[in-house]
Amino acid sequence: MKELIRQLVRDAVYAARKEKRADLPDPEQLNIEVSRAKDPKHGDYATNAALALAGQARMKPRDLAHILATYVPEKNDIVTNVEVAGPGFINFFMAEDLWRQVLRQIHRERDRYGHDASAKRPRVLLEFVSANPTGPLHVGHGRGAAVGDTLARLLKSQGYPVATEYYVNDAGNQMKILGRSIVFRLKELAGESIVFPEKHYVGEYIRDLARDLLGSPNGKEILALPEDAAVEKAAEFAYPRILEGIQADLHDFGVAYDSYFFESTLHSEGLVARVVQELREKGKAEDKDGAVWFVMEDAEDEKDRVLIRATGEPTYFAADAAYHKNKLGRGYDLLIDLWGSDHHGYVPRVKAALQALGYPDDVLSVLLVQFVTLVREGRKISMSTRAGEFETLRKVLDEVGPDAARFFFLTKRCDSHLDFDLDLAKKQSRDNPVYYVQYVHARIASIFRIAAERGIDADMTDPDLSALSLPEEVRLIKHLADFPDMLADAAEALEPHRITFYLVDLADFFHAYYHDNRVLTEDARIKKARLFLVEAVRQVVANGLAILGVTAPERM
RNA sequence: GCGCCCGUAGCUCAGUUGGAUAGAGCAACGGACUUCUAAUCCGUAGGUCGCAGGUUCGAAUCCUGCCGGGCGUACCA
Repeated sequence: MKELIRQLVRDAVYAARKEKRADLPDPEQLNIEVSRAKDPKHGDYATNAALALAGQARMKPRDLAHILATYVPEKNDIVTNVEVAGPGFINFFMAEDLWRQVLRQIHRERDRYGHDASAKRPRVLLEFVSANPTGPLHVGHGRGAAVGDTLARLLKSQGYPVATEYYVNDAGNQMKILGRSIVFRLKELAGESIVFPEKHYVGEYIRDLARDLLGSPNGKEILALPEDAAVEKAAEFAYPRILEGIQADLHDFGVAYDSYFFESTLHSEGLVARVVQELREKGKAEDKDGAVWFVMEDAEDEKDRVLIRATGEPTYFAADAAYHKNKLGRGYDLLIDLWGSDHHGYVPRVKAALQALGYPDDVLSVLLVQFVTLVREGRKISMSTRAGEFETLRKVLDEVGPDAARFFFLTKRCDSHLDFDLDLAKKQSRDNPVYYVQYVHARIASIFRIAAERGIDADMTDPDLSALSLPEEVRLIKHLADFPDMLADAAEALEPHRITFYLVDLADFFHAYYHDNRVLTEDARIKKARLFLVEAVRQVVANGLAILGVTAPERM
C-alpha cells in the first residue's frame, strides 16, 4: 500500500517538473518517504516529500506541497482526498472500499499474505547462537536462538535467500579447558583428592561426562596417559555429546540450522594460515615480539591485534577472519551475525579484517543481543553458573514451553536488556502477550466451529464487503493491510521484534471488536461479510505467528 | 583513562531511521458476563523524553559537554 502512495507522489513530482511548476529532481532517483498517519484527522498516509524537496526547489514547503497535491488524482476508488497540513505534509485519504479489497487479497493469498518474492534480494548467511560446545545452552543463548530463527523466517518471507549456520568452536583454548575439567573429575572419581582449579567448568554435567567416559571402552586407560593426551581425549569424548545436547535443546525450541561449521576445519584445511598469509601480502599483518599482528588503521580499532601467538597458535580472531572469508567465498552477499553484547568490542576487529581482505564495510551486519535476566515472584534469579539454579534454556522450555519462550524473547528490541518473567510467561491472561495473541486465533476458530455445529453456511465466496462499515471494522481492516509493510520494514531494519508488537495491536483491535459485535448475527449479509473479515484476521495472526515460530491453536 | 550501548509515566517497554498534540501494557482507581470462550472488554489518572547547549522549517531521534547505569578495553572466546 505504501508503494502505491509512493508511486502517486513520484507521478506528481514528475508532472510538476514537466510543467515547470517547481525545480525538482528526477523522481526516479528519489527515495520518497511515506508513513502511516498516527491521527485519523491526517488521513491514512502522509509524505514529507515537499518538506524534503523545498530546499532544492527554493520554495516554501507548504507552497510546494500545494503544487504537488494538485497533481495527485482524486478518484473515488483510490484516493478520496488529498490535503496539505502542518509544515508541509501531504496527507492521503484512501477510499474505504480500497481497504476492504485487502480482505479479498488475504483470502486469495492465504499463508502467502505478507510475503514478497518480487524483489531480487542478496543471499544471506545468518549465523547465530554458536555457543561453545562446553556446556548446555542458557537462556541468553535462547534469546539469540529465538531472534536468529525468527529473523531467518522474516527475511525468507521477504524473498531473501537465507541460510542459517552454527559455528562450533571445537578448537583452541575452550576445548582444552573442557578436557581438563573432565580429567579433574576423572581423577576425583579415581579417588584422588583434588582442588578444582578456577575458570574451569564445574557443572554437574561434567561429572556425568567423566563417569560416561570412564565407563566407555578403553575409558579407564585414559588416566594412564600423559596429561596433554588425556585432556585431548577427554575433550574429544565430551564435546560431541555436549553438542548433541545443544542440538536437542534447539530442536525442542523449534530451531533448525541449514549447516554446522566446525572451527577445526579452518585449521586442518589451512584456511587460517592462508588468510594470515594474505593479510601479510596486503601489508596488513606483520611480525612483532615473536607474534604476528593485524595492523589496525586508526579509524578501525584502537590497537593492533594478534593473529598468531608467539607460541605459534592462532588466536580466535585469526580463525574468525578465516571463517568470515570462507563464508563470503561460499557465495553469500551479506553476512549477518548475532553475538552476545559482551562481544561488542570485537565488531570493529572483524570488520577491519574483512575490509583488509577487500570486502566492503557493509558486507557484515552484527546484531548484538543483550543479556536476559530470569525473574520469578518478582525477584531476579542469579545467572551465575555456580548457582546452577535455573539458567539453562532446557529448564525454561520445560517450565513455560517453546511458544511462550519464543514470543517473550521477541518482546523487546534485541539490543535492550530483557527481564524474562517466568510467572508472567505462564499466566493465562491479558498480561501475557502470547496467550493474548493466540487467543485471537482460538476465538475465531471457535466461531467457525459453532457455525458448523449450527449448520450455518460459512461460504467465503463473494461477500458484500460494504456490510463492513463500522469504525472498528475499518480500523481492523486497515491494520490487516499494514501487515505486508510491517514485515518489509522489519526485514529491512533487521528488527523481528516488530512482529510481536504488531500482533499485540492486532489482538487489541480484534478483542475489542469481538466484544462489542457478534459475527453470527441474524442478518445474512452482515454475517457473511463478518465471517470473511474474521477469517482474514485469523489468517494474518497465523501468518505472523508462523514467522515467530509460535503455534496458532484452534482452541485454548 | 579510552571506546561502545543505554537513560521515555510508579514498573516493564514501543516510538516507522529527523515529522504533526510523545504511545502501549502492568500496577492504581471505577465499571461490563443469560451472548460466537471474561484467557475478554470499557473508562479515569499518570511526562521537564537524565541535565545543559547546538544544528533547522521541525529533535525523544543528529552533534558537543556534563550526570547516572551496563559492557568492553587480552598473545580468552
